[in-house]
Amino acid sequence: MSEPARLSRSRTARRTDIRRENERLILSAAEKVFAEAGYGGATMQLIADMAGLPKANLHYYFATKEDLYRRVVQNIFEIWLDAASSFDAAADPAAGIGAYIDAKMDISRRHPHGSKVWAAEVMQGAPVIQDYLEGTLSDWTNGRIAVIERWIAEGRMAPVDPRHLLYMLWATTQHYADFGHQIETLNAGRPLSDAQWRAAKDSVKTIILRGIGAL
Amino acid sequence: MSEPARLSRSRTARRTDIRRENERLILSAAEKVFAEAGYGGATMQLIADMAGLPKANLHYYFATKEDLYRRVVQNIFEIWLDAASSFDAAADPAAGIGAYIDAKMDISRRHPHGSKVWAAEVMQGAPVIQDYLEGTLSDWTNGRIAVIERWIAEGRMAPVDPRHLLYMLWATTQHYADFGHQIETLNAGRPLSDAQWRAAKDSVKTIILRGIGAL
DNA sequence: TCATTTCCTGACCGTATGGTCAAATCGAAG
DNA sequence: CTTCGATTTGACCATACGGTCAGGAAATGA
Repeated sequence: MSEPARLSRSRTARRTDIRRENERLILSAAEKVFAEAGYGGATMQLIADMAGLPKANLHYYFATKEDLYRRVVQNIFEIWLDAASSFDAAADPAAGIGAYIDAKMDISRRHPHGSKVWAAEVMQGAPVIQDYLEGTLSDWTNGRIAVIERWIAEGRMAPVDPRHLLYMLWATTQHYADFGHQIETLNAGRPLSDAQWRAAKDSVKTIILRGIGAL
Repeated sequence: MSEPARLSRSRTARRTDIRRENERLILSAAEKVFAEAGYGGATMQLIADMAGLPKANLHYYFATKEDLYRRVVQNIFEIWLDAASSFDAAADPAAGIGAYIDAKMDISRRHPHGSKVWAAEVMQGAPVIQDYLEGTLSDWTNGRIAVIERWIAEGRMAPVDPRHLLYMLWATTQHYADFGHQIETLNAGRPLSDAQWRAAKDSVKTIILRGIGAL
C-alpha cells in the first residue's frame, strides 16, 4: 500500500515468481513422495495433494511424471557435486577427506529424501541418469583418484586403493540418509540429536582417517 | 531308468516338489523384479513372465503381491542374519570383524537383488519389516555392541562407538550390492572380476580394521 | 479499457494393474 | 479305471493411473 517501489517490483516479477514458486513447491513434494514410495509407487495425485495443487496443475509445469522425476534427480546430483568441492580445497588428506565427510554427512541430514531418490535410481540401474554416471561422476572420480594417489606418493597417507576409499566414503555418509529409518529405529525410535550427529561424524572421520593412516 | 528307488522317491515327492519348485521359481523371479523396479514398479505380469508362468498361477501360490513381497524380504533377512554368526565365532576383533566383512561382501556379490530389495524397503520406512527392525535386528545389534565394548575394555581395539562401527560395516559392504551398477559403470562398464572383489574385500578390511586399531 | 498471454482446474479418456473365477488338466491312491 | 484333491490357466472385472483438454480466471502491457 505504501511501498510503490516494492509493489512495482513485485508486479513485474509476479509472473516468473508464480512459476518459480510453484515449481519449487512441486519439486519439493515430488522429492518426498519419490523417496517414500519409489518412482513406480509414486503417483501424480499424491504429489499434487502434498503440494496442495490440483493434479492437472502439475502437468502444466511438468509435462510428464518422468520429466518431474528427472528434475528431482538432477537437483540432487547438483547438491551432491557441490559437496565435492570441499575435497579439493585442502592439501592434506586429513583436512580434505575430513571436510568431505562433514559435507556429505550434512547433506545426509539436510536432504535425506534426495539421497534416497538417488540411491533408488542407481539401484535400479540408473535408467535416467546413466549419462551422469558415465560423464560428470566418472570425471570427478578420476580427478579425486589422482589427488589421493598424489597424497599416497607424498607419504601423507597409507597406500590404499583410492576407488575403494571413495566407495567407503560414499557408502558410509549416505547410509545415514538412506538407512535413516533403521538408524532411528535402533536409536529408540528417535531421530539423531545434534550431539548424536556430531558423534556420528566424529566416529566416521576417526575410523576412516586412522584407517588410511592420515591421523 | 535303472534306479527304482529314486523313481519311487521322486514319485511320492512329486506333489510337494511341484509346489516347492514353483515357489522357488516365483520367489527368484520376484526378487529380481522387485530389485529392478521397486515394489510399486513391479507388476505381477512381469514377475510371471520372468518365471515363465501365467499370472494367475502366481496368485495360486501367493495370494497377493504384498504376500509375495513379504516372503522375498523375509528370505533376504534370513540370509543376512546367517552372516551375522561369523561375528560371534572369533574372540579377536580382527578375526571377528574381518570374517563378518568377508561374509557380507560375499552376500553382496551373490545376492545383489536381495540386498537391493532390503535397502529399498528400509529407505521407504520399512512398512513391511518394521517388526524385524525392532525385534531381531535390534537384539542382534545390542548383542554385538556388547561384544565390541568388551573388546574395547580388553584393550583389543581402539575405543570407537560400536553403533557407528556397525553402521559403517553395513553401509560399506552392502554398498557393493546396492550401488553395484555405479561401481560397474566406474569400472569401465564391466562387473568386478574375482581379483577385483578380493581387492575390494582387502581394502575394506584393511581400512576398517586399522581404523579401529585392531591391526 | 481492451487484448493477449499465462495460469488454473474439473471432467474426461484409454490403458494397465491386482485380483477373481470357473472350467480344464494332472497326479496319486484305491 | 475311477475318484478326488491339487494344479493350471484364459477370460474377465473393478479400480487407479498418467495424461488430455476445453474453457474460465488472473495477470500484464498498450
